[in-house]
Order: sequence, then structure tokens, then C-alpha cells
Amino acid sequence: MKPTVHDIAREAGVSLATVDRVLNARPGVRTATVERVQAAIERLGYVRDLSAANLARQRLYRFLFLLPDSGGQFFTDLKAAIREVSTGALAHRTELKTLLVSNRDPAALIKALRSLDPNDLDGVAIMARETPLVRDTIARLKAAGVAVVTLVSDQPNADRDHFVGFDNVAAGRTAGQLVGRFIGTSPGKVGVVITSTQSRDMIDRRRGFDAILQREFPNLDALPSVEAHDDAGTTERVARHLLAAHPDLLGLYSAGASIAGIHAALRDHAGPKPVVIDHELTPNSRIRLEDGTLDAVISQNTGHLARSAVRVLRARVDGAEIIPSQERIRIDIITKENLP
Amino acid sequence: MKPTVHDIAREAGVSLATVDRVLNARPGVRTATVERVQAAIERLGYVRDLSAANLARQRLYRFLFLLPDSGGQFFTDLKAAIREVSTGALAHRTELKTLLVSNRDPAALIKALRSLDPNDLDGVAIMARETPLVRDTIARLKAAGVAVVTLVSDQPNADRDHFVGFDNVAAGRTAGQLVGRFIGTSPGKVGVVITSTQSRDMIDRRRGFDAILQREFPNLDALPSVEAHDDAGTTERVARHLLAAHPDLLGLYSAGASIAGIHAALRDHAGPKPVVIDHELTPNSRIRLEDGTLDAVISQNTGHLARSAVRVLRARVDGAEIIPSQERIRIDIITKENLP
DNA sequence: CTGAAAGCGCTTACAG
DNA sequence: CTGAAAGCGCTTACAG
Repeated sequence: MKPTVHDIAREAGVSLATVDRVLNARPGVRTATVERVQAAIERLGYVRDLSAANLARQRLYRFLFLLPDSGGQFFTDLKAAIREVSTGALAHRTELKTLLVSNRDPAALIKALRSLDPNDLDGVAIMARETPLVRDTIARLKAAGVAVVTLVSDQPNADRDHFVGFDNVAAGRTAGQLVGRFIGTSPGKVGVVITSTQSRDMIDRRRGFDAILQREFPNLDALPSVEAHDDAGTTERVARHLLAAHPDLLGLYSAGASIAGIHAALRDHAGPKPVVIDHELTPNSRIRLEDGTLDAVISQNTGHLARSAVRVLRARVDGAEIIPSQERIRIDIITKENLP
Repeated sequence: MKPTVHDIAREAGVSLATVDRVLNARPGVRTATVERVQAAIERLGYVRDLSAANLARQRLYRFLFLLPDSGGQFFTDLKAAIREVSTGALAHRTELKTLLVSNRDPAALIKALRSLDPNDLDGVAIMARETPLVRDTIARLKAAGVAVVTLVSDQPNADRDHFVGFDNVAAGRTAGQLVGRFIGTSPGKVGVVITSTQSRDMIDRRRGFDAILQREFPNLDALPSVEAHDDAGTTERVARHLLAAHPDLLGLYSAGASIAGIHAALRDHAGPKPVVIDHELTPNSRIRLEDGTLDAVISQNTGHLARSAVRVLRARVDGAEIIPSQERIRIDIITKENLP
């Protein structure tokens, strides 16, 4: 039988309360007693039952996800994943709320950030553009003892506890490599469409993409990034322009654009179809993989993102360690054949 | 506050014991009472606290992993993943054992299978070749109330509860597609190395591989499978033979071979390096991705395999439902750039 | 600085 | 067919 607090108490000749104090590193125990209890723990190979502890503690973890109120399917999926987590085993004694904030309206973001009250919050997962205001809010929350993780797009200069998302530079490299290998040795141009030059994730992806193209695919020439603000109409317009301006456009890296827009632009394109790589698997991009518009999608699993954010926040609140390998978000390469 | 059994009892005007009986669908409760309790559950929106239930129940899940005693690194990783699960939150009240069986020695397998006693086992995850003996053992265990899942390589004709592993046909298609796209339009041959023609996973992978090559890459000609029995020396020999016999060998699909053997054969190969796709990410294949020997690895995450097996076995023992989307093992495409 | 007792949400004999 | 009481492994006031 696994030893319990009772066994430790007996072995150390103390009461349950004292065992508990030592177990939770609470003050007010004589050093000699602490040592006696710790020796007993060692001797008996005790490992505490965390869920019994949480039960007794009546601990409630109150976490908030702050996400952009984008119409994009990725966010729909992410919200669904958060909902799924909140019904699963991981969500034991965990209350998950989601706050959506327009990413067009700075006033809304200010209002939302101000509304975050450390008193009814144990942790926050935040996905927002990198601005001083966000950085200050993170600092304020942290100072008040709230755990904070950044999600998908990091805020490296802010005082967040952890970044939950894949390495966007490596994701950009992965995209570059696939574009290069799928194109082969023909010389030509590659277009890059992003949401905004202000987004950290876009900057990072572009950086990785360029590094690979320069190093491994000298036959390809990457064009300057064009912004499309995650809007289908804008995406279609800029994509059409790229196709028209560069008859030798062999590839298109959509680092953060609407696949619907790309598809619309390509539909009546006369020349040979460029290799197209997109980000984030959604119902829509799934269709475009299947019909051949998209050659591959570089994706991060929304379920992993949501679960990892909750696990990390919880560990932070508990003062526990995380298992880094488990929290590393993978860069998924998805093609028509390994569609999940 | 979330309602508890006490609330249900009060609301329905019954005792805790009766609530418990209804909750766990135990017999010996009048239909009228059952209905009263169920109405209360509905009305209050009760959801039971599974970990409190397990605590009270003192439930211990005793699971066994039966794996081939192969020296392969994939198994080392898988064993490590199982060990990791047994220390994590998932392993709450779960005892995980691993039994390694030589896959060269049929007598050892017989002995191992006979040794499985339903009395000290709640669930088994089994990875073995598809033989009548294995099928019978699964039937015997199932009949005795033990939950059984197959792992990595399925036994579709056996009475297992679930298969934990990716779809090997789709994995083969994925490999075929990458070989085809990486090679491009040049005409040539592609070699295929497998462990054994008797392994279900190998058969499935080959099937998927051929389907894609025939459909999408008419420039490529897939050679008959050669067996290498997961042995480095044998792999090197057959790979050398393929290279020597086919000067136009543009690709090599190692559906189940030693990457060390492939690497050895390629090292002093004079001609242009064929595109090489392998299975399962290991410390060794990682090195070969980095040095360019391997172009991509098709992998299933050992952590997911181990966790999924435990979750599914547990659900089976509890008579609970699984979330299929969560238990689907992904086909990971890993290249030098998205190496985790 | 330390301990006895009650309680977290559930289940399990045992009694009736 | 139903219920009162004890207990799972831990924590929490409260008292001393």
C-alpha cells in the first residue's frame, strides 16, 4: 500500500497537521521537527495525492483567456478547445472564462485590460499584439500574484511566466523549407502575406522563412511582406496583385492571411498554380488541402494550446514545476494525406 | 457552488446511499425513486467529481503494457513515455507495468501471454504480431473482463476494445506523397524496406504508399518490399543491394528499418543521394535529419500513445465514453526544421 | 510551535 | 428497497 499522511505522522511521531505543514512548506514548525517529518517521508517513499489535496483544499482555479475577437476559424477552434478543456479531467476545480476583444479597436482592449481584477483571477492566458499597455497590464497582474502566460503570439519583453505556442521562427523555417522543396530547382519568386507588420508572430515567421530561403534555396527570391489584416477581401486583392506583378511567382507563403482570399485569387489564375503554404488548420483550410489549393498547412493544435495553458497556469499557481517537454507546442505539418 | 451528492439527496428526499446507487446505476432501487433522483440531478445540473469518487472507491487501475523486447530506440522512448505517464496526473490510482517479450522467440511470447492473469489485471495494452495465439489471448482476457487495446500495430480481427496508434495506411500515403513531392518529376525507382511481411503495420503502410505513388507519381516505380527485421546489419545489406541494383533509385522508404543501417549504406554511396523517409522519431533519426541523410520522419508521439492507451483503458474499465478526437493519434511529419 | 477534530465529495459495508 | 455512519487522503480553522 502506498503510504499516506497518517503513516508519515505515525512514523515521525507528530500529528497530521504538522505533516501537512511540512508537506506544504508552511512556516511555524521547528527545524528539528521538519527534519523528522522529512526523514519519515523519505523513508516511506511518500508521494502526496494531489487530487485528495485539492479536494480537501476546495481549491478553485479561476483562469481567463483573453483572445482577439477575430472572425477567423482558428479562434473558433481555439474557443472550442478551451470549452472542451473546461469539461475534461484537466478542468477539475478549474473555472475557465474567455474574454474576446476586438483587435481593431484599441479602446476596447484598454477597457478589457483595465477590467482584469486580480481579486477574482488566479491566472490569465493572453493573446494580444505587443504594446506597452499589454506589457504594463501583465506587470500589474503579476505583481498582484496572478499567473500570466502569453498564447500563440509572445510578449518577450513582458514579465509573463511562460509562452504557450510554437516557436514562430522555426515555423517560418518549416514553411520556407516546404516551399523550397516542393518547388524544386526552378528559379522564381515567392510572395509572403502577413496580417500585420506589428505582430510578433508574423515578424518571427518571416525571419525564419527568409533564413531558410537564403541558405538553402538560392533559386528563390522572397518578395517583401504584404499586409492583409486577416481579411478575405484584402487578401484576395493583394494575392491577385502578386500574381499579376510576378509571372514567375512559384510560391506563396500565407503567414497569416485568409485562405478564402487566397483561394479566390487563385481560382481564375491563368498561369501554373504556385506552391501555397498556410498557417493553422481550420475547416476551411482542410477543404483547400483536399482540393489542392493548399500544399501544406503549418499548424499548432488548439487542443494542446488550451491544455498546455491550463496546465502551466495551474502549476504556476501551485508553485509546481512544469514538464518542459510536455509543454512544448509542436509545429505540425499537415498535408492532404495526414489530415487528422 | 457546484451541487454535490448532498444537494441531490436533499432535493430528491433520499439518502446519500440511494443517490450513489442511482449515480452508478446499481440495482436495488425502485423505479420511482430512480426517477426522482434523476430529476434532481437534471434540475441541479449535477456533474460528479470523478476524483473524489475514485478516492472514496480506493480504486486501483492495474494496467500492463506488453511490448516487443526490441533494441529499437522507438521502444526505449515508448517505455520512457510509459514511465512518465505513471508519475503524472493521469496515473492517479493507476499502476502501470511493462512486460517485454522477445519478438524472435515464439515460445517466450506464448509463455508471456499465458502468464497474463485476469485476476490481477484491469487492462492490457498489447503490441505484438498478428497471430492466432495473440487473438485467442485477447479473447480470453476480454471474456474475463479485462480491457484490451492494441498498440501501434492493430489486430483488427481480434476482439480488442480499441486500437491506439495512427492509421498506418494513411501514414504510408503520407510517406509516398513526401517521397513523390521531394523527388519532383524525374523518372526513377523507389525502394521500400520493411521489418517483416507478417506485420500488419508494414502491410498497411506499404498499401498506402503504393496507392499514392500509382495515383500521383507515375514517374516513380516502387520496387517490391525487402525485409530487414529491424536489424542494422541486415538493413545495411539490403539497402546496399538496392542502391547497386538500381542506379536510378531516387527514393527510399524505410517503413520499418534501422536508420543506422540505411545511413551506413548511404555513407559511401557514389551516386546522388536518394530521398529517404523513415518512421518514428528517435535520438538516432534526429541526428540523421540534421545531417541530411533523412529528408523526413513519419512519427507517432510516444507520449500520446502511452497517455491515450491509459485513458482508453481507464474509460473502458469505468464504462465511460472516450472522446474520439482526443484519442486519434496524429501522423507527425518531422523534418530538420520542425524537429521538436 | 503543535494537535484534535471536522470536512472536501464521494462510496461502502452494514443494518433494517 | 433504503439509510446512517465511517472512511478514502488530504487540509483547515481553532485551541492550546
